[in-house]
Amino acid sequence: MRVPADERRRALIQAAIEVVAEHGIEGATTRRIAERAGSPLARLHYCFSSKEELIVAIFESLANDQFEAAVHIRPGVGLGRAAASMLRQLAAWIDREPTFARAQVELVFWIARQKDSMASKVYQMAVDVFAERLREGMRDDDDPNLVELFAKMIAAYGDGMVVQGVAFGHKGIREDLLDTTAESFERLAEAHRLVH
Amino acid sequence: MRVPADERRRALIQAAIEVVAEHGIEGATTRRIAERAGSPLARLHYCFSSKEELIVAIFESLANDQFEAAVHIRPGVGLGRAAASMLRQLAAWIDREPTFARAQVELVFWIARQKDSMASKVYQMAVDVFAERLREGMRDDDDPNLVELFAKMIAAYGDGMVVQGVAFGHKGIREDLLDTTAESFERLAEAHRLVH
Amino acid sequence: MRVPADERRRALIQAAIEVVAEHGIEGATTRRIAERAGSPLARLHYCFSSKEELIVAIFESLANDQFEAAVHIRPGVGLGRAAASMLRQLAAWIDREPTFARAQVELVFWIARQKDSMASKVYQMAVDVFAERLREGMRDDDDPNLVELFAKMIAAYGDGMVVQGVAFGHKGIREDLLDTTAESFERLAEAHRLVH
Amino acid sequence: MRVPADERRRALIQAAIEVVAEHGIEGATTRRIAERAGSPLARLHYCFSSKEELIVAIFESLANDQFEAAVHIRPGVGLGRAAASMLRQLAAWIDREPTFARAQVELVFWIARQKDSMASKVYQMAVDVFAERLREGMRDDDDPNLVELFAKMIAAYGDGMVVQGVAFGHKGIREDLLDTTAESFERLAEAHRLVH
DNA sequence: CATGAATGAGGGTTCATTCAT
DNA sequence: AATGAATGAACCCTCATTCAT
Repeated sequence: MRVPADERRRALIQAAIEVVAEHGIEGATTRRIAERAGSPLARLHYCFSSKEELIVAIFESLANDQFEAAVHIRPGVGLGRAAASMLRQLAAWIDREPTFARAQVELVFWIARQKDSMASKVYQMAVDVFAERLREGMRDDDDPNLVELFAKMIAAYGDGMVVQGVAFGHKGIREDLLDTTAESFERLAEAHRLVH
Repeated sequence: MRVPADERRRALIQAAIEVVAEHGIEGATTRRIAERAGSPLARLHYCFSSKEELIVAIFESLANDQFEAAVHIRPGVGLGRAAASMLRQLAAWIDREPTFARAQVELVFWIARQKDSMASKVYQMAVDVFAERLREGMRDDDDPNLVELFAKMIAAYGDGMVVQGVAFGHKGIREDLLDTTAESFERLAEAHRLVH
Repeated sequence: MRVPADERRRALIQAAIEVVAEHGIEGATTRRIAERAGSPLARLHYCFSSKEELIVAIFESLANDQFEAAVHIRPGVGLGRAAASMLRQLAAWIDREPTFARAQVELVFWIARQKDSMASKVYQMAVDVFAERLREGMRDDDDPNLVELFAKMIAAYGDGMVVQGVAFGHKGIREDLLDTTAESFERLAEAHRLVH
Repeated sequence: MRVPADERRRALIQAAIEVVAEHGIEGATTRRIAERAGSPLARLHYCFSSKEELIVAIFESLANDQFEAAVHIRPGVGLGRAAASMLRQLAAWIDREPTFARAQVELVFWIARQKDSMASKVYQMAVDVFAERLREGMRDDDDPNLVELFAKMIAAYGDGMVVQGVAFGHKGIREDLLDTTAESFERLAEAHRLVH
């Protein structure tokens, strides 16, 4: 009978993610989370010793399940174009799942306050996913030193887009911004192209 | 006797920023803010009609006082170099005043949830400050259409840096990231240079 | 310069009456009263040592100015018809000035709690006005013992109408109720008619 | 364990009634009510979702428990005598439970300000109880159209008696008033008697 | 094991009142 | 004498959490 217990944890975690996304951390009350999960309030404290523990559990869940599926890169397309494409795909994902994207950014702030070390571990996970994908898109004459850099720039720009999206409602001039940055990625990769 | 009133507003705003940075939005209660400012709770509602108004005032303070003082552009230096320089100065400010910077980003989330329209107004304030400074740095053959774009990119990158800074504790590899982006700004402006 | 001070008291009293009528006693805050009177808040406590004193002053004002003008009786019309007519006029006044009528009833409760004796004095004033008018309408063969009774019945029915009006919004079946009661007044006077 | 919950609701309702009667609506704070009921403040909001709901519950309690128990009509006694008797019983109840009676009238004012529609629903509850009892007392030749009318008159007169009782301290001349009105009820029913 | 019932602590806000000028 | 500035106390309500079963 371990499985039901695990399922209940999972359901609560998923509910917590959704509630944080919709109402922010301050609006993520235990009642709302329990209600969303269709579980009695007391169960939340039966499965997790505190609200804090539940929110930390969100990150473990994110690491295992969520991030990998969103980005695909055509192998050998070149680092600049890979980065440009990835940025667009990230932007598309943010548009597709804005609540989820927002929740993630908010949780970075929250978790840094609770458990400083956890924040960097979690953030790095996302960067690693980006970097791995970028490597798949590299050509022979691309500079490998750019990969980590690009990954972090993409991550940072993603966060920036989320914040601006929150402010401006995800509509409007974002497209220009995207083109421009993508363009600069390609330019940059080109400039750093290795001579053989 | 107007001045003391203003000073008290300022003190409350400063306290609010600090409390948000330390405890997050969820922990930024009116009581804590008042206590930090060394003022009775009722004064907060005497100076600001609501907590929301206080939060909005934070943005005004940031835009009017902080950003304006933090960023200086040499006139006529050229749009690309102006943008590059501005990005660095913004990064320096984020390092110098991580408290302010973090608070600002968190508050964007909060304010968007309270009053959607307010968020864009408030975010635009910062963008406007950046744009104005950029215009001062323009040369004759710079493309004016790039100004708003650059301003928003700088803002977005700033937010991204803040989030990454929260995650990684403001130490480390950020310098490379900065160089790269600054470089891309210059490149971009060059490419869009007008023909006379 | 005594007059301005008196005028200010009067203005505050009038404002208080209006505010109580609109918002009830619980909604009659000092701020609202001062605002309605167009006076600074502090003046209220300069003219009246407390909110309680102001509300007590309302009754003195009512005694002097308000009640007498509302009811007129044709002399010699007979006690039953006079009472019937008076009831209708009272009802009309309640319709015309519902907020004022409500305020008066609410204040009876309030003042009874503050100063028990004052309540009966004030209520009796209204009864006396009714009784006096009724006497003007008497015929020779009317029973004088009925006068005080009718006056109190009218007062009580007036209060009852106010309460029911509050509940049902002053519309509807009240007319029937009125006819019926008026009819019963006439019947009663007839039955008690003196034999000469 | 349902019963204790119900008892606690009842205790809070009873406490609320007493506090309203003692301190008026303005003085009927949740704290005072909870304290009077000997319960922690939070329990009030656990049993009733809001203060408004508690106040509404007072009316239900009055209509269902108090009035029903207070008024008994001998079947077939005739509408006029039934109404007359009911008025006397209501008066007796007001004397017996002045606390309840005063609270009820004050609350009509309060509830009308919170939610206009609720006031009529709540007032009608009491009228319905009266009407039902009156119907039990009807004879074949009584006019059924009088029932609702009588019920409302009784309610209105009851309210009037309460207000006068508040003013005069429940002593004195009320008895005459009662006789007179009761008499008029009987007269009226007689006059409307149906012909078969 | 699981949960309905219960609550102390604290949330944002408004009040009548007083102070300093 | 007159009032803008200021505030302690209290408002209704909701929170995360812990009991009792």
